[in-house]
Amino acid sequence: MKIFILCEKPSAASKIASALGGGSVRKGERKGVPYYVLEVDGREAVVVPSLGHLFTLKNTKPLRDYPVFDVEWVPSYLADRKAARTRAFLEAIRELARGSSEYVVATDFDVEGSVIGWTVLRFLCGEGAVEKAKRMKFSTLTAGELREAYRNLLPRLDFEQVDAGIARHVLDWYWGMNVSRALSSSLQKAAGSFAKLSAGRVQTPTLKILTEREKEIRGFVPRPFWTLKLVVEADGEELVAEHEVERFWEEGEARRAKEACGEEAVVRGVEVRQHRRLPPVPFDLGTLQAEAYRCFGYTPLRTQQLAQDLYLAGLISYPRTGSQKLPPALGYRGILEKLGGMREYREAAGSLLAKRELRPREGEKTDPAHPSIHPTGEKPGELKGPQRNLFDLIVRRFLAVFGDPAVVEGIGVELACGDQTFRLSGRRVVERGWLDLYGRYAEAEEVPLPPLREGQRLRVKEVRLERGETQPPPRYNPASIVREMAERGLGTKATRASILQNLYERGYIRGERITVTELGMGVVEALQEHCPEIVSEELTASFEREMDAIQEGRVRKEEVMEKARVKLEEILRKFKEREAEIGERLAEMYRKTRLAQRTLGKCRCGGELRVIATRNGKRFAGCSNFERGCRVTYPLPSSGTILALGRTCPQCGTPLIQVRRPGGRPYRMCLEPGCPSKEGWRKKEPASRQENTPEGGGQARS
DNA sequence: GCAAGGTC
Repeated sequence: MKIFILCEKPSAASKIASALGGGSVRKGERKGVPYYVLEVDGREAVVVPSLGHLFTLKNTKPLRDYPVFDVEWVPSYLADRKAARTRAFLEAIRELARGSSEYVVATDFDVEGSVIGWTVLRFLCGEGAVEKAKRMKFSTLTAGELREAYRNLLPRLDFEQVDAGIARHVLDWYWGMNVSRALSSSLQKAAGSFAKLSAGRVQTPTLKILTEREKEIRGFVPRPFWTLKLVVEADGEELVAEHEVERFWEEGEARRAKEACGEEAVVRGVEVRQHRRLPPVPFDLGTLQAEAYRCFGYTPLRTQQLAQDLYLAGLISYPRTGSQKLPPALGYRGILEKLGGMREYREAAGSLLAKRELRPREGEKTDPAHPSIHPTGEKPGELKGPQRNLFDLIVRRFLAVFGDPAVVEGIGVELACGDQTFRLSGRRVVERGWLDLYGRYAEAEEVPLPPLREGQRLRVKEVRLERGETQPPPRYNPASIVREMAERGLGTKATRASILQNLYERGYIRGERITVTELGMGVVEALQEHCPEIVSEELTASFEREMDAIQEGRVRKEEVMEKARVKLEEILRKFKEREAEIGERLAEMYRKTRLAQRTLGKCRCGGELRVIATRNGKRFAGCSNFERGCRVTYPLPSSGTILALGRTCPQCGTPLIQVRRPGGRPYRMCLEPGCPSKEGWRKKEPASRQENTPEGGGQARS
């Protein structure tokens, strides 16, 4: 009678099998699902992976009207076409579990892992499996800990975590599905047009953050200020010093300060200060996403996908980690020696291997399941450009964390000119340390300054009075909003990038420097008034409190679910009463957004060029002044989504657009078919490939 | 179809 051991995912199954089975492990495969047969303490066991969640919540009856609270677990592949892969896992598990006498749940020991284990046992392993099952508790997938965890199996499932997890799923479904339906149906009734509108515990507060920034920018009134710069000459070199008052808010004050300056400046003091810059911390997914955006402009979602490719190719460790730790058990030397076998890393790896001790800088964050992202040392074969870039960044980062601190010298010089004080500052790197290991990704911020000594007299060439204006706060970009979400505890490392993507696809936001559309503003406005709970970050926090209470046995999950239901019934009843009014407002915003999406840029007559759909399903760009006689048109590609870039072609002056076809890489082009920029297009790929625009960013569909 | 959460 065999023991059935369920794991969270294939990579975990492989590690758990070899830790428990030693030399007895035989690998099998069923419909592409790997599994392992082995002997543990003289008994036969089969180790089988899940693929994350195999089940999802679905309404039991057709959803004709909201609110809906009757949900059940169904296989994911039945509810979502994109989850088709999970079918093979589900079937493999069902077959391999048959005839087992004991069950062990060895998924991650967290809330979601516990739900994965429970659903699989409950729906695939037959009567009694849930009650019989034991739980393996481990926090790292190392052989020693896994064996120890197996020797000390918990005698039952961790039902407290299971219940907390089920409640989380149900609550998210209740809130998200019902409010989304309320929004969509109000729009549909008012405008007759159907659009997928959505709201959720994570996406709506995220959208709210973006709308707040949008309002700040739209309402920003620039305030003028004046700056004073002193241009002096030292050893034939021109130096620009800044007045100690960074900004004068009154022009007159700045002018008086300027007039008080003499023709000579005197060095009043020189201060040299050295400080150490520690190496960077290892990459967790969020840090990698931020850095890849800084270095290459890749969006968080893109980085996540590229990292996943590198992981599947065996080149890097598991990327969806929250850890900034590098445990010694990884074998630093082994990895460095392998990296040293690659030409581009030979020198850097060699310099580290020459050190007596290898101690990585580490960050605060930990992850129960995985260490930080690091190269395995495997040599890549042919990598495409973006994969190559990301791989190089990950290797360079790994090397850099073992480096010595860099020493940077800051030089501050105070100049007196008349009775006014100016400052010069310089910076130079004294010891490069880890900066060299990090290579082209290190920001070497040198500001050279010639040697100056106290009392030295400098000729003043010019006192420059400049007018400036205060700037609105910057727009978020995909990397910075994902970082903001993480800081506020919204979403998880695995979901943030795709939730942001969702906001683009709904037409709520657009662009790489994120702007919120009228539709996005309208949705937040409507919800703020009629369902403020879902706009607030507090909803996530309250879910967490409820889950804690369930885990500690202070409350039953049924009570939590019932409370949410009562609350939502009241909210949705009121929403429905004012449905017509809400729908009117949303419809207006929706129309504006659609029109903006179709608008590609200016026509040479001064009108607007727009995507026009023809009756036979084709499309072209035409001018809004058609009625007034403008007959300008341009052809458009017949498939794919089209996005205005808000710029014109430097060669022909027509608007630039981005075209994205399913499965293809997005590319840019101008509207003029005869433009010289398109020379050779028939033979080659388009000249400038788009690499870094948020996928799906606010697009017009024909 | 609408969420958020796992996974490849």
